[in-house]
Amino acid sequence: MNAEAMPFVPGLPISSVERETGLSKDTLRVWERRYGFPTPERDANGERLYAPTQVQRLTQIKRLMDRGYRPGKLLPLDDEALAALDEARPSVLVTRNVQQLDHWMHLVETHDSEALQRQFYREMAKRGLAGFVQDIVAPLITRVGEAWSRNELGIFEEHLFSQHLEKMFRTVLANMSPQQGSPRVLLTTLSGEEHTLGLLMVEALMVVEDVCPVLLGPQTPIDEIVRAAQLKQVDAVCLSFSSAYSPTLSAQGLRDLRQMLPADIELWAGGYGVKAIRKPIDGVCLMPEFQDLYDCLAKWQTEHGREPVSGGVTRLPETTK
Amino acid sequence: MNAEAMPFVPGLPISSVERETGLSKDTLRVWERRYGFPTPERDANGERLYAPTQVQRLTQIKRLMDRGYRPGKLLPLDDEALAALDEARPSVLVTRNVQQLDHWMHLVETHDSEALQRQFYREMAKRGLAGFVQDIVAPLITRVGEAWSRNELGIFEEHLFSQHLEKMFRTVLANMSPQQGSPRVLLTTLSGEEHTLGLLMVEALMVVEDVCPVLLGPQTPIDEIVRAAQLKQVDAVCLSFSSAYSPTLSAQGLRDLRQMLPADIELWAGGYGVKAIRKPIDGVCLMPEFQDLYDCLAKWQTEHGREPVSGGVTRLPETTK
DNA sequence: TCAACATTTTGTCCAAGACAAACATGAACG
DNA sequence: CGTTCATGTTTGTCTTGGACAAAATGTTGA
Repeated sequence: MNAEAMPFVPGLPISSVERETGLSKDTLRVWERRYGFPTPERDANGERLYAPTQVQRLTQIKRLMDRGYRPGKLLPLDDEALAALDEARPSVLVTRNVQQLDHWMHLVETHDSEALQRQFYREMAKRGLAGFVQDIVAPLITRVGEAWSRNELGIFEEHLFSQHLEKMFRTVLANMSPQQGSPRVLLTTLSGEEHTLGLLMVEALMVVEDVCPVLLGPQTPIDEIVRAAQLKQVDAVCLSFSSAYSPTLSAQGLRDLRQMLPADIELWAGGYGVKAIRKPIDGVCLMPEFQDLYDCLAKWQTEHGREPVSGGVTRLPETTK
Repeated sequence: MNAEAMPFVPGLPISSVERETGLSKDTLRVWERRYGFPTPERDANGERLYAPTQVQRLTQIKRLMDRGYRPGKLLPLDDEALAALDEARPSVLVTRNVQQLDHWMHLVETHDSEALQRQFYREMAKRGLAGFVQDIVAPLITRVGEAWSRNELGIFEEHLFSQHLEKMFRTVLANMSPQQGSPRVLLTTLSGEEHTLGLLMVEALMVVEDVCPVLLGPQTPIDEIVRAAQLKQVDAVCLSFSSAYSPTLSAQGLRDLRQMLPADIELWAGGYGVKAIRKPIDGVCLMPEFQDLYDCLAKWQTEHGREPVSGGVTRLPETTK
């Protein structure tokens, strides 16, 4: 079989590679210049065409970078060395109920949709919503993210898992009326951060605390966040950041927003992504941990002299050893 | 009050403007060169800083471009001329039940969440799921999008509206078991297309047709779409494109995917966004209208010799004049 | 009225250089 | 021994100006 008879795979243009890998065109070009990788072909017009195998390697490198490795170390490596890094277990994760989570992970790996859905509801009934979210859902999301970064799980499994969680949260939330309570809190993310699960978790926790969440969905531009906050007369705006969101952009966005938001509306930032923000930002409350959310709520209630309805903000249940 | 005492608004860097307006850095720079707008200041390092008023104008221009105007006409205009264009009603929209839709639009404009949610369910019970989706939901989404492009509605209202729809669809779908039926169809969107509503509409329509949809959620890279299609053994992959997604990127992405997907798995593309694709793409079924989805399903079923369970694929109910 | 061709418009791509913020490294100090 | 501070390196993003192809528009002819 000669070359012309082969399935025609000329390679992907740089815009497709940007879409697939999440690496900006600028980065792709500067890597080529500095490290000599990737090495795309050129089409008749002199524009880059990336071979599929190189695109695959680029996504692998991106994964490892999200895990903390730096480009300078990764790009000179060959295939075997990269694969070896995938194996390495960095996990500083202090998981509690490890074996139970292992069981859940197995369900995710095998795409056992039905069992997953069924056991979600059972576990929620058992632990209560807050405990379920803190002890099961949040650690599970972290583990799924880690398994993905270790290449044990594909995006496909991760998406399927997210869909089931979203379905569950929305079903549960549909049956609760979140129309009164205080404080009123606007829930959304900045443009570019598309993860919705964090928002749903926070909404669930707030509803049982008699807080009134206003769910806007992800990706609201800052000037619209300001308008929404005023129109809906909220007491605070709560943004969620996943670990995928660049810390630089998070900090920049929070500063941009704080600049435009009226001073009497508080600004809270939660999620795994805020752990990466080192310096505190004036007028912004960073909540890297779940407990910080409860602390924020308690602080607001004492400052505004409202007697919490149900005898004070719930402390999270002590985690079982 | 002197200048120093003013709230310090130096302007936004080009990356923030890209995030807020959706215009690429390249486009922003080339507009400046060609049309003399925008005219950003420079910081100490010679980097662009865009004044908030210019950013506002840029988003307005982007809106009008989505409506069909071209940059060459828009950029030389001044504020009044732009505002005048907002007023103009281009609507080629052949709406049927106009006054009913007007009523719904009013609910969206006034953020009347409760009424919206209640009347959704009432109308669905009245018309049935398929009719409800075709006659109410789809036209409403179009009108909300148009109202937004005419600056009568903010992103905030649009997000709130989307959240209510999503809540409704997920509640309804949660109570139906989509685990068998044929064909099996994978539902997702390409990276960069984040609109989920199209997928949910299609899922709803498919469930009542005894098709088995596999909802993957938005933004799946093409190689993962291929893997998912094989693992879940689907008969077809159905992608959704909103009108916001660039037609160039849609076509490019469909070609990329068709190249990698096994030939025996069909590739369908639906949504408002595919109307903008002029040239047909080899091996891809374009479905700009709802009816096309039914035609695709019917075609599949006759080709595969399966007797449709419920006496053939439903024709959409005739629309009441 | 519609099809084919010519022309303008417009977004994206390229090159190579520059710089600041993030990160790592090592020294000095409590 | 751990912490703070000052260096040095890495790395992503920004810059300019030129180029080109695909899309949209205008023009001609059947």
